[in-house]
Amino acid sequence: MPELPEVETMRRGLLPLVGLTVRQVVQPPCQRRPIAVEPSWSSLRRRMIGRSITGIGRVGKRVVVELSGAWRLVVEPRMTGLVSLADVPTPDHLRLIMRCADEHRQAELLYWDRRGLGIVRLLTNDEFTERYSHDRLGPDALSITVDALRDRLKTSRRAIKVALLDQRALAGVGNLYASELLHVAAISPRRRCDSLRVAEWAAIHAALVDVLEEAIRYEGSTLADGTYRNALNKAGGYQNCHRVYDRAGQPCPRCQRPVERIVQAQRATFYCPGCQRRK
DNA sequence: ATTAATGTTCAGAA
DNA sequence: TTTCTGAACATTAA
Repeated sequence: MPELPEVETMRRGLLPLVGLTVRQVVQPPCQRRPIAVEPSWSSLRRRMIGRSITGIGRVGKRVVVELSGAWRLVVEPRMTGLVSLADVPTPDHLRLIMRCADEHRQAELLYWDRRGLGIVRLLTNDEFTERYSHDRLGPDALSITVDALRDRLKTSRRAIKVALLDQRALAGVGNLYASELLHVAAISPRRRCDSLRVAEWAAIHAALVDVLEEAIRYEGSTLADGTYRNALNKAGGYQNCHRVYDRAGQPCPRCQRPVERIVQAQRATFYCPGCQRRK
């Protein structure tokens, strides 16, 4: 599930690791198929052990552990992955443990992933810059300007909801927050990007920032399957604020008309046909 | 038994 | 060139 607000919450939860040194990288005893680790488990151990953690970053929906010596460990949780310092939802599906310590304290980064679709990659700073350059991954959704957003999408013939999910246009928005922010902006998810006016782009941009920042304050959304947790294994709170996501048939909080579920690009979209008008 | 689920990435076709 | 579809990855709950 993790989209930008959930991954940003994970990032903040890992900040206590900064300053510690990597002591051990362990593949837990786990009957499942191991997750993808690039370039390899042995390479991770060889390159990381003994290095100190200099910072914790985020790029779109990925957590970045910055290491001394110009290395970065990128954790990409995809559908059901999460990182934690404290505990994980279930003992099985624990996929990686990184033990860290200094002379005063210790902590361990746990990577847990129910479906196991996530990827962990160790990259040099140069490889990182190349892989996440702006033509492969757009500007971060929290920092993109309204002009850059409009410039990147205004000639596209795609529906706005579909375009917002394109990580090469902007990084961080996923299926849940795309529906939510378009409801706040009062724009139909079916509108073609090339039909949107300047004022509408401004509304989308404002809603983008507002919704993501509000969701971060609530530490993200934990859906019915309970998979997502923050770094202390606590559920997020933003699911109680959802206006349309997974609320088909329930009244729109703005105009009381029932929320509708449609399918765009093979994924569910939720919107209010009453206050998100015009195709 | 079938279906859908928050994501990414590729191949192939329109 | 752009856009769309389907598939694959693996698990689980409805």
